[in-house]
Amino acid sequence: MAFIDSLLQKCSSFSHIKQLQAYLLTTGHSQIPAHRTKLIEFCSISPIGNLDYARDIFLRVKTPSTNEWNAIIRGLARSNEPNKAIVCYQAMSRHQLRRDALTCSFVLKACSRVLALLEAKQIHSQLVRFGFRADVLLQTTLLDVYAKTGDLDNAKSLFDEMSLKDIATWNALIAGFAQGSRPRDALNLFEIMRLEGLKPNEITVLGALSACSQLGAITEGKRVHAYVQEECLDGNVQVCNVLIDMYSKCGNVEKACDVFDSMRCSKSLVSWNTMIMGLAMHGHGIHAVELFKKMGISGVRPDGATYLSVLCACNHAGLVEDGLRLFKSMAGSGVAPSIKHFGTVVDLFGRAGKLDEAYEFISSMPIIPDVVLWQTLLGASKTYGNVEMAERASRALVEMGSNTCGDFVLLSNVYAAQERWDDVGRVRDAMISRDVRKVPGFSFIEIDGVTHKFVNWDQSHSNWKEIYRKLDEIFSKIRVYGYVAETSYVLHDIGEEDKENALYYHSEKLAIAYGLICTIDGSPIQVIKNLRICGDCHVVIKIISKIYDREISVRDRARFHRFKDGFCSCGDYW
DNA sequence: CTAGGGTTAG
Repeated sequence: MAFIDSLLQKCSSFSHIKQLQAYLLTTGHSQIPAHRTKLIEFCSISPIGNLDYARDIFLRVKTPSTNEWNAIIRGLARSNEPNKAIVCYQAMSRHQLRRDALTCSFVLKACSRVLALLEAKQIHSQLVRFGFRADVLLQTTLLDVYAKTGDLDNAKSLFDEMSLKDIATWNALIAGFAQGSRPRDALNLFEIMRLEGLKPNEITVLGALSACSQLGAITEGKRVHAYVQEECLDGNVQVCNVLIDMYSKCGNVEKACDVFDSMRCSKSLVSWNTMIMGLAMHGHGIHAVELFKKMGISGVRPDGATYLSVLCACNHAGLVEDGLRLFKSMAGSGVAPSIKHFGTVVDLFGRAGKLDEAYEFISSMPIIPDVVLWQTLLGASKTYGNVEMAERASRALVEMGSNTCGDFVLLSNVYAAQERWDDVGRVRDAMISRDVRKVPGFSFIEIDGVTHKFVNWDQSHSNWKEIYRKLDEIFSKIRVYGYVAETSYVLHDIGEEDKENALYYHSEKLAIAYGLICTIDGSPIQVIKNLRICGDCHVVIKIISKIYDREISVRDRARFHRFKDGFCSCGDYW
């Protein structure tokens, strides 16, 4: 090993580096370019180094070498101002200095961190000119930039063009698909990878399992889990954590607990947080609070996400006292509450019908309330039919310039429930004049490995007529059980019969009807919805679970609802 | 003079 390397290795603090520099200066060694480069690199990259100091040395060099530029760009790329790496790279280009594969690699890393797609494309064209196309590592970096900046099509075509790929290349694209809302593509690629005889590693399965979580694809999730066990990848904490998340989000929180309890590696903070969040999603509040206590006993310090998870669990289970107690305990454990934590408290009060307390709490907060907070209060006002509070929350939302469809719908529903049609009309006019954004609601169900997606009033499915007939059958049966459509959930001022029709064909009902048609009597049905479940659907699904004797689980935006024998696991409290 | 760079959960 070179002389300078052995000395740098012995440095364990920044002052050691300075001592070394002084030594080099007094002995004349600092004039050796290789030494200078090493020193800059070490200062720029090492955790005990100092990027500003590296830059000071660098700026004093008259004609820095490519390696020295690289060291600075690399340091900047991983600093909290990665855009400076791009600026530095541009300066280097102006100096007409030779850039090598590493220069490109580091600056591309910076591009991915600041989502600079345009700059990445420029560098892409440059590295084609430089002749770095055969470099697998560099191509993979480039692929990753495209994926992270959301240009998945470019990432995919780069992947297809690469004659040489290694496991990291596959991983980059699988992870890219998984994180870029294309989980189905991620899973397909994972399958192709196995068909081609490649061996997915722990990083690959992280992407694949995350894709399963998003899709609620339990069958495929179990298959990947089996692979993880075959290859002994479950000694990795991250893999275990993503397995816990996958089972939770696929509706099997018991299996998530099994994975959590039987981990042979030591649990990380994320393990605890994921498990608590999983319990929260399933409404297992007491269990979540117990786990939170256990976590403290085991010596893992909670962070902001831990509190968010356990507060969320209290919310979903209606544990108002526990939630408030936990929120108050945050200060003592040194975790500063963020706006999201304040939000859960508003939710806690709101769900319990304590609207005045919720309002008081918002008014006394040390930070400015955000849109989500007022939406929470508005939602609670809707649930409890409190017109005055709903108006207060809506006013705040309008002042903040909210143009989210849901806000208007909620207020409109509050009026509709009181049959105040003039006010409903006023809200509708406001919606039209403000060009509000509508987030389309959709639900999906997986049948024999094929995902079927439905929107409200969907007639695009090849079997739509059969599905609608099934729904008509359902409605005629459930009427016998005293079902009356909860028409207050409908926005428009229309006749009662039309109102019922508007509810009949909600996406979650269509998906469940399709599930009833396509699956064997008595087998469970699982549906995933992108928004919160509608109140009328909630009532209807409860009755379906009883008269068709099916266990139905619906994962909505926030949590699971498990319907069985006419009851829902959320206890109608959500 | 050499090597160094890529994929990673809540």
